[in-house]
Order: sequence, then C-alpha cells, then structure tokens
Amino acid sequence: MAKAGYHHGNLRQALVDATLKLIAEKGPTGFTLSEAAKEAGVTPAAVYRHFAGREDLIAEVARQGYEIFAGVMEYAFNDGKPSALAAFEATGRAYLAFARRYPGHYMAMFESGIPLGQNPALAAVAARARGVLEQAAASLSEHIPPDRRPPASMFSAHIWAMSHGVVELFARGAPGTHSPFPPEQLLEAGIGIYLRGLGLLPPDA
Amino acid sequence: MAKAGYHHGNLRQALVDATLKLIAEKGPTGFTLSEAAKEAGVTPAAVYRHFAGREDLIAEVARQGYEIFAGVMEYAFNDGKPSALAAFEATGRAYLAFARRYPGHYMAMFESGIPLGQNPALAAVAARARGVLEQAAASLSEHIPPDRRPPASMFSAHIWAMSHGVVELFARGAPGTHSPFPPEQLLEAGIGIYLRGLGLLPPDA
DNA sequence: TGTACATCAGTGAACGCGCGTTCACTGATGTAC
DNA sequence: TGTACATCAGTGAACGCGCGTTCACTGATGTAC
Repeated sequence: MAKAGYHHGNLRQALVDATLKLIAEKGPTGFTLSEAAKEAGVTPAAVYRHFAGREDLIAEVARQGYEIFAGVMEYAFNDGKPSALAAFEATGRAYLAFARRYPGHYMAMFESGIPLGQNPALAAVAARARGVLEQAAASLSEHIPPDRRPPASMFSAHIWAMSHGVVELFARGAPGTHSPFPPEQLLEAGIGIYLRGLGLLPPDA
Repeated sequence: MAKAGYHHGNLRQALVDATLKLIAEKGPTGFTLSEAAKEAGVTPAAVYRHFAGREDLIAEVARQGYEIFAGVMEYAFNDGKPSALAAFEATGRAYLAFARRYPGHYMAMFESGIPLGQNPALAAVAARARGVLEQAAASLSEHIPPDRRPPASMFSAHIWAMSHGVVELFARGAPGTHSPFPPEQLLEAGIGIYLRGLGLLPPDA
C-alpha cells in the first residue's frame, strides 16, 4: 500500500494525517498547506489534486474528527444501558477521552474556526454527534419529576459546556491555567455535583 | 489630545486599541502587526519604539484584559456581600459579562496562545484574577458541611470551566453551536443546579 | 524672550521569507486489442 | 503475452503577496542658557 514512487497511493489520507499531526503540534494557526505537503513527501501543488485548498483540507480533518467523535459518543452511550445514569456519565467521560486521544481532530473541530455551515457533510456529522449527547440527556431527564425538569437541550448544553471548559482550561497547555486536579477527576466530580443538583444522585453520595 | 502630526502623542495605547479591534474582528490569527500599525495611522516600524515585537503587543493587550477582568470580578464579588452566595453568583455573571463586553481582551487572554509564564507582569495579574474566583468559592464553601465540602479550588474550577465553556460554545459564533437559550440564562441555570448539588440552594428552588 | 541644541518618536525604503495558488509538464499505471 | 495508448497523480518552476523586522534618516518637541 502507498508510497510506491511517483504515485503516492493514498495521498489524500496521508495529507489528512499530516495536517492532523501539524495541528496537534502547533495549533490550527501553525499549520500550513505547504508544510503538510512536505510532511507527506509531496509538492504543495499535489495537494490540489485532492482538496480545493487549505480550508478544504482542514474541513476534512474536522469532518473525520466529528465522525470519530460521534462514534465514540454512541459507543459510550450504548443505547442507555445499563442505566440512563451510567450511560450519561459514560458520555461525559468519553468527551474528555476524545479530546485527549485525538487532540488534532479536537483542535480542528473546535479551535480552527472553520465554518460548519458551508460544508454540508461537515454540518451533518456534527449534528449527529450533538444528537447523541442530547439523546443521553433526554433519556436521563425522564427520571426527573416533570415539574422540576429542565429542557433536555439545556441539560446537555450544561454538560457539554463544563466538559469543553475543562478541556480548554485544564487539559491543555492553556495560558497559565492548570488546576491541582487531573482533568478527569475534575470533570467527574463536577458532573456528579451537577446531577445531584438535579436530584438524579442521592444528596450524600 | 494625541494625533498632532509627526508625533502621535500616545501611540502605545493607540496600538493596543488597534490590536484589540483587529482581534475582536478577525480573531487572534487575523491580527497582524502591520495592520495594527496601519490602523493606528503609523508605519509598521514605529511599533518597535514601544513593543519588542508582535508577541509583546498581544501580551500587553492580554495584560490589560486581565487587569480589567480582575477589577470586574473584584467589584462583583464585593467582599462577599450581601451574602457569600449572592457574591458568588455575581462573579459567575461577571465572567460572562466580561467576555461579552471585552471580546478582544477575552480572545487575547484565552485564545491567542500567548504563554503566561514568560511575562511576569502578565502572570501576576492573571493570578490576581484567578484569586478572586477562588476566594469567592472559598467563602461560599464555608457554608457546606466540612465532610461534604469539595476543595474550594475544585469548586471554583468547576464554575470557571462551565462559564468558559458557555462562552466558547454558545456566546460566540463558534462552529455550528448555538443553543436555543441565551448564554446568560444557560449559565445562570447551570450554576444554580450545581449549587443545589452542593446543598447551597434548597432542592426545589 | 530668543536662540542652540539634544532627544527621540516616527519615516520610508529595503530585506528575506514562506505562504497559497497556477500552470504546462512528465512519467507511472492500467486497460484495450 | 506483448504492445499502443489514454488517464491522471504528482512535478517543479513561477507568481504576487503581505508578513515581521532592520536601518539610517528626519524633523518635531522641549530644555538650557
């Protein structure tokens, strides 16, 4: 497979991989099309056989990231088994695990500033990923008395926001912000307190 | 004042303001030293009379941002009056208000990737800002029974993370993510649920 | 008050650089006969 | 099985551009006498 001389074999994916590596190393800003081409052992011009340009290449990286992300979230949610609560907590953990394990994808998705709206394939898979989290929140919120139940989309937005905030502030070399706690523990505790506030966990757990 | 011909008058601050405007408009990536100089009505070379270079200029913007931020947080906290709870909630609201009102500063502080460690003045004021939030958390956590009390630094990290996450995901033109709720309402509700989980608010409030 | 002079903020030309993108091309691959 | 040929992935040279930074300079300002 691949790399057999004049013809590369699978340059498209090799460019995606190179972009991923560069973004993970230097941030979305540090990435350049020329460098990605060089990393893949190819002339910058060759990139144009596979992508419309720089932005299109980043968008494909983000698309693949959302694809993985949606899969990871679905796997963690596991159709709400063994319980709505356990499944929900698993998706929270999966968010952080994804950010840790796929930093390049994560950055391309959330920090590169690519517009979701302009790329239908990208928008579709992003919506799918969001859907998993909302579904997890919806099935869990059925356990809350209706009169005290916040909308599921608000619920999932809270968890998403806290997860994202933990990642950005504490799980990366962000500007001077490292907590004395491992991000996983921080997020787990935070979600626990939040769920207790919803009456979904006993007050003294 | 200023702008009186050959000599600018207060070029240093004019450059900071121009940087602020550019960052708010195009993100930290979109900002260039040359453009900031042009915006201030001056040759790019003139910048070097006041700053060591591009990075130093951004750092000064971030420093001023942290200065404002710390002041806003201190004002909101108001020495814990009228109550620890009210003061704490005020700091949460102040975080979001700051991000809204000073987008350029916010971006320079949290999204520009400037290293806090290398600039002592910057690191100092950032620590001061963080201190306010931790103090608010600490005085509030005195109302929690000691055996159920999480460390104040964890507590404040949770609130910081949720606030930051709400800002990044829902209060900006972030990639395809807009909730059906105004960010202020979203954050207020989230903090409320969290505080209930800590036993600091009645369960049915 | 008026003149001489030191200071130093900003000029403008120049630099080398790497960028994204284009273009006519070349040569490896794979198919038709 | 062997040859002719179409396809098309990647080359390499070139482009115009704006960047950050440097340098010797100029001229406005403000102070000393």
